[in-house]
Amino acid sequence: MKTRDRIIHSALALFNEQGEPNVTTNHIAADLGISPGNLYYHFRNKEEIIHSIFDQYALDLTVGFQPEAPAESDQQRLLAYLDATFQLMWRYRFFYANLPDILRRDAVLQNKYLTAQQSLKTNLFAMLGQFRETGWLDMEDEALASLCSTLKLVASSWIFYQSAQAPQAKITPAVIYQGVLQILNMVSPMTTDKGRAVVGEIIEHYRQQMASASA
Amino acid sequence: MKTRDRIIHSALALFNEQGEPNVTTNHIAADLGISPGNLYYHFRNKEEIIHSIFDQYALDLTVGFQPEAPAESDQQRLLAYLDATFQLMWRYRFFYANLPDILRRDAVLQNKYLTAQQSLKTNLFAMLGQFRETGWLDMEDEALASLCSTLKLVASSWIFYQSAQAPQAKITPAVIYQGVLQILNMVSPMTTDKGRAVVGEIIEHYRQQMASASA
Amino acid sequence: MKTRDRIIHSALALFNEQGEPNVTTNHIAADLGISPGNLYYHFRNKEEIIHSIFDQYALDLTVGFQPEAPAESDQQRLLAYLDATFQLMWRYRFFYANLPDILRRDAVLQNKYLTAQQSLKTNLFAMLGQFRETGWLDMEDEALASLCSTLKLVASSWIFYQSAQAPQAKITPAVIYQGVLQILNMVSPMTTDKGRAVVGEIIEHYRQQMASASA
Amino acid sequence: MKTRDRIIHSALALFNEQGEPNVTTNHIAADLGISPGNLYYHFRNKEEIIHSIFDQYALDLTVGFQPEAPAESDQQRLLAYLDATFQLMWRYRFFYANLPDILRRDAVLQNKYLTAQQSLKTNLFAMLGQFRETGWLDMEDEALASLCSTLKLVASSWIFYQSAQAPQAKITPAVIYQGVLQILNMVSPMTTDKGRAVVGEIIEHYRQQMASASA
DNA sequence: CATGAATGAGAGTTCATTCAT
DNA sequence: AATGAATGAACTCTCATTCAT
Repeated sequence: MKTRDRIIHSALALFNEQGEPNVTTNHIAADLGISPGNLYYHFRNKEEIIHSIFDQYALDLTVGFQPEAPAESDQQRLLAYLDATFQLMWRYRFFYANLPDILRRDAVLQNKYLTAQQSLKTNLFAMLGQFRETGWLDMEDEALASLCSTLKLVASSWIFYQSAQAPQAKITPAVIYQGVLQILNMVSPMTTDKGRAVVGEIIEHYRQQMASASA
Repeated sequence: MKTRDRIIHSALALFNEQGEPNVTTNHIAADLGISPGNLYYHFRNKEEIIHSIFDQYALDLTVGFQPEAPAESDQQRLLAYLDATFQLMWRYRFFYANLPDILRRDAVLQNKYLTAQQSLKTNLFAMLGQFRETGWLDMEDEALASLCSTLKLVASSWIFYQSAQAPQAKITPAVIYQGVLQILNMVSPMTTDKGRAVVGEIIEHYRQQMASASA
Repeated sequence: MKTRDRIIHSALALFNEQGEPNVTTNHIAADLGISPGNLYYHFRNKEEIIHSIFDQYALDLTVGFQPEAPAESDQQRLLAYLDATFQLMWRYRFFYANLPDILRRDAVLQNKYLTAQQSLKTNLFAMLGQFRETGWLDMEDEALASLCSTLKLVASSWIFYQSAQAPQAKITPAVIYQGVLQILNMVSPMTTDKGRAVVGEIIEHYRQQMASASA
Repeated sequence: MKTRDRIIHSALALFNEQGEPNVTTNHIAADLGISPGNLYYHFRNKEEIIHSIFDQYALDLTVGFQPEAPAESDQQRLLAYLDATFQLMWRYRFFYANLPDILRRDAVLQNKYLTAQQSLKTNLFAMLGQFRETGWLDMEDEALASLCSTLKLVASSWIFYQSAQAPQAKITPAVIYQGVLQILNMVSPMTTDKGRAVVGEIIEHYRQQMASASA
């Protein structure tokens, strides 16, 4: 791995563990065993590291959410989607815990973020539309849009919300799974009978994941 | 107003405007035209100011949410509750935008926060139960509990979520009203016919509030 | 007791416990339950408190060391002298632990101190001279002067020296008695047979004092 | 000289001149013409500088007091020992003037200090034992131990004691030589005829040193 | 006599960033 | 590419002292 990538990697790990404001550029350099000067050879400043992390996040987002990705079944596709969503959040969790302050000081990042949010919204909407066509959901357009925005809100805020509930802001995989379940519980009341069966299975699947993660 | 209160007041305003990490004790003192020494005469340190702000918040929370508060009608009571919730958030919005980092470094505050969350959950649950009895909601116990926790999550995260969407993390009253509407949209699908009419009226009410706030 | 005296009293106690540089004027006021303004009504500044303490010390010095004080015997007189010396040190022990810095910043106090030292030397010399006449010591003038200055050095430095050896600079009465014994051990080799018996008895006396103080 | 060493050097000089509590880290940095940040690049905090100075002192102590150091004669060895002792004190005199307060706040340093004191005691005792064997001293074991502890006390306290006597706590080399003479005067009465001659010569030597230092 | 709020200089320390090598 | 010493502005906090009441 190139030094530049190692810096991104280490910074991400430290940000996730300790929160971005508590990690100095010297910490990152020390963690890698390189000099601060070297770090600044690869990045103009701390903000640029955050930008790079965000770019990676945005890339993961587009790569992981190809709606035309082939799948064995619609159920499989939903599972893959949920997994992707929350794994992304897990990997970049520091970001969600400090969003307002990070974006406030960086208008460019703010725009990047909004673009990412837009694409997230688009493919979430597409996914839900597909489920309606499959006959799992029975909702009118407006209600679907409303559900969509609520889901996005909950997903985007889950880490933040849970950080505040957990002592020392320690987020574990189990917390992530709990977020998926929360989402599914919100969708469940809108489902048709056929859909309810599918969602029920998926809920059961994540309950087990969560149990094994907690153990 | 006493200096101690002026400090709390000024700190809250600055925190809300610029984010807590970006406001130094010297900024607060300068804002009030007092010496840094004087600020430290009234507060041992910056953390104690945050504590005092939080205590005020917790007080507002208990004062503003008396379930036995007399009201003309259940509808009036719901309106009052929603107003109180989101006005509280508006007043202490900095807090929601920086929760994870603020709580991480202060275990005592973390506990205070969790206590406040608990009481919030309790009275939210009581409120929803009342509506079910009135015949506005038609839900089973489990579904009600799930709705309750979702609503709490959305309410608690609204400011955080919107801070990230808004340039410079500028939160306006219109954003707050939008949050109320979001909540109502989530409750609406669960209502009875009778309930739907009531919620519809309230939604209309907040649409107008929002329109006049934006103008 | 008048406020002024209470201040002196409290300041002395705190200085002894925590070291003069670690005791602020606010600590003293708080200890007495008076306002800092009141403290400054009675004393122009912190230095003046130290001066007053020193004046009290100087007074105790002259009062407690009257060579013409009547005594049952020479032995009694020696005992009284040793007791007085080390009790004085115990009472004003903070002073000995911080002398260089206290005197450096205050030329007036420096002069007062030198005067006190001079009188201490004078009456110590008188005491030793008396013992020589009594036939307890057998020394020539020069040796007597040398012994005298050594004794003064040891007595003056005892607290300082022991502070450095003891964890947290905690000085106890036992440490004081140990100092008396140190002094007596230095005098002992110079004594005549008659003198040795007397000194031996006194040593035994202080050994018991020390044992009971330690218990 | 490396910056780190220059900092130690400058700090030591300033501490000696003005007393450790009166010298700030900014003073040291300014004295060297470096930034405060640079100082903190080399030392985590002020205490660490003091530790480093002490470590150097402890090193000088072990290096300068090799008992097996070859010497032309016992007399030469004694001279070398006395010189080393008091030169060490001169070089680190700030330390002796502020011991109680410096050690009180730093338990680690306290332990280091006690260790150093122990080794000092050991080699002083060895030196005196040697002189007894050479036939310069005629003392029993207990008396020798007592003399030893008195000498250590006097040596350790000399700077402190003299700081209080001298205006502005200004210690000069002449004061140091006077300390050596004080020590010798204390040993002198215990010597045999042979020893007395030797000590007499050494006393004469230091009287001349002192005279030339004063001039 | 007494209060207690207020002052302000300055303490120790941090950290993103630079730059000569 | 990389080092690591160096910068300097800014931060939190302290404390002897003042002053209106």
